[in-house]
Amino acid sequence: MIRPTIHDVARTAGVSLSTVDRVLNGRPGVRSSTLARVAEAMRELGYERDIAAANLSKQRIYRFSFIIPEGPNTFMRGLQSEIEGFSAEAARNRVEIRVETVPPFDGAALVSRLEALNPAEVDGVAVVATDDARVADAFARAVRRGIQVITLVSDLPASDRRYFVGVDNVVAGRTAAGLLGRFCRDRPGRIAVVAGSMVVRDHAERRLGFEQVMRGEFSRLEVHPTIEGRDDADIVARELGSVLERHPDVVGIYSLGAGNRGIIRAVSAVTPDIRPAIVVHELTPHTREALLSGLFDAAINQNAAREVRSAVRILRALIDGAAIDRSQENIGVEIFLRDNLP
Amino acid sequence: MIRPTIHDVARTAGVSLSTVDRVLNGRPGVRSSTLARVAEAMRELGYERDIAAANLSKQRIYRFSFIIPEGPNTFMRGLQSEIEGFSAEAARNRVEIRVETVPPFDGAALVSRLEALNPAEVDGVAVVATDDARVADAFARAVRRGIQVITLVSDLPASDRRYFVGVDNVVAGRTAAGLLGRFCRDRPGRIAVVAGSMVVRDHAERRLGFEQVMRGEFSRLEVHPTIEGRDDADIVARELGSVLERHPDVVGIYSLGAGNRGIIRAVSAVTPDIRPAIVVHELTPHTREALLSGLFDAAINQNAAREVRSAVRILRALIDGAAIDRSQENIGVEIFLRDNLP
DNA sequence: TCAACTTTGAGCAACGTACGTCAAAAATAG
DNA sequence: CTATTTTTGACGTACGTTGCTCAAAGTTGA
Repeated sequence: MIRPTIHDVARTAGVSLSTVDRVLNGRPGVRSSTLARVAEAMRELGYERDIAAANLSKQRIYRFSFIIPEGPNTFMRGLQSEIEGFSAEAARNRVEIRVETVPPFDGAALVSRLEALNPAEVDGVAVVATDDARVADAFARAVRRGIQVITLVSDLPASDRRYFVGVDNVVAGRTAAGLLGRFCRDRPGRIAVVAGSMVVRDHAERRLGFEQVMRGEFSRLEVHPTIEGRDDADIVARELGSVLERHPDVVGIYSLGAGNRGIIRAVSAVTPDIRPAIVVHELTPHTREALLSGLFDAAINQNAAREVRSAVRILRALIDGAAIDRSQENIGVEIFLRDNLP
Repeated sequence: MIRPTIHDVARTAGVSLSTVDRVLNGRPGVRSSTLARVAEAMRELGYERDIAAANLSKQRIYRFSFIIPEGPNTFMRGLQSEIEGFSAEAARNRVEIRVETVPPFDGAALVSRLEALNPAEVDGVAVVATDDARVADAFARAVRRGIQVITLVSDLPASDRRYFVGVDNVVAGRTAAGLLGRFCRDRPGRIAVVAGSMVVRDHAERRLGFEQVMRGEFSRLEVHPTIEGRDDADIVARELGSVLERHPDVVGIYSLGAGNRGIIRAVSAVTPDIRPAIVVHELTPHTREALLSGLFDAAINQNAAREVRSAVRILRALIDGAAIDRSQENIGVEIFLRDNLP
């Protein structure tokens, strides 16, 4: 039951500690027959490196950097504060975390920030990716310099990033449709969709998933052409307001981007009894309040705190060459009603 | 930025390592003025014990036991396999996990199992509690013997248990009502509630929450008297079938216990078009399949894997006297549609 | 002031690993 | 069979902490 150590491995392999160490750390000067004997002993004993002891000995510090968009986006600011909050806890475990912000939707800015990463100062980086081929190139160069790169929240699948921590936005869109479709099952009518901008990959994916399910399962509901609110409350309020006015048969609203304050304003004008069902994204102070007041029906959320912890665990695992428990790291699409708010 | 060690503390306090160690581990033989100096130095430097190093040195192994009900309950068996799966990972971190099963709903059996816990063999225990004053007494005695006790899944608030890991079942019931109420908003009618047995605390709490919200928010829906299915698929199928036959106005079903296979059988008989909306508890292979086939609309779930990890983290923190990050440990009420199944 | 006592310091081994150096042993080439 | 190279072992130091011993200070009471 007690864990075997390198001493045990050395004894059963009939070699010295040094040799085991050479094998373990891939240092040269071991005959292949000896190597096989040591490997066999490890397998036999089920030896596993004690990472705590190894780190203590190596005085290893994991230095990670999070690169996220700057600007007023509530979700990103929440993410940032989660990262900053976690860094204190992380410091206790030899993990040093930096947060850097870059202009949003600006591939070039992200690229130059990535280029500036010095492998002597940073072991790994978690990036909220901008969908841009130059960014993928910069990932490749960072990886070549020996920096582990993972994407966070927003993925860039066609790149050398080693992992993606975040939700599947197609799934998120499908989930929103599953909810809204059921909320409006006996009230055929029109569904308004409010997005930020379709050039943002996340939003496009959410709409895709939403329309898949709406068309497939709830074809009695008609999806109105997407309103592009540019994540700006004023624009959202104006555009949505005008749609609501022109189409009294709007029975549901799906807000898949930011600018939820605009939704609140536009919908507050509607008589409560005939108010459409509303599903939005991200749990923020505003959406939380709207859920509590009954204005919104549900919020689709991704748990930023969990994403941050997961990103750090994964970066560590990548550096240690350890296995990743995908089921643990899976960030689910969360649904919140007023009743199960955390 | 780099963490201070006892060496640093000793130097700034102007004492030796031994003295710092004596202070740190509460050993006698330190003048109170010296103690104050050392404490001051620690505060000044922000010293925090390196738990990994301390454990390495102490050769400390955390020995935890999980006591859960035996029997066919799908959730409990899933919980057990999560615990067993996690114990391999835990072993790598000096945590040894045992699972013990006891007859369900049997306070006396649980008590005798608790009495058998030897503080020389077990540091902490996580118990799926049975609501029984004798169990609370047994908790108190275990605590007095120096064993940390927390409750898991099912709480016993009026006891000395140090923490509860699990969901708030009143919240779970409210959430189910929030969903079902919205699913049936435009289809006034009757809601059938299927429970296991009302003597189980969890079920009673869920029904309480469900009725709170139904009455408060969805008063146009009539909640039919609870069907007690004793978590038995046959009984559930028969009882629910008879209710559906006698009351064609059943527009929604809330299943708050086990026996979901009985629900499936009873509802499969109903014409798909007029099938009621169905919300159930716990994501199991059966409920998952029913969600995918469209028979069930939503499942309320508690994440067993997360509960197990949380329980272990909390037991460790209690033993180390470390702080508990309640926001991290909060196990939320999860909602799954077919669209966001993990 | 001296004995008795308390407090403090210095040192060591240990935990499991990492990573050096140096010398001895073994294998290989010529 | 030597000379050379490769492989191996022995050992030391380090990481931050624990927990022990022993001796040297310091403090107190009579």
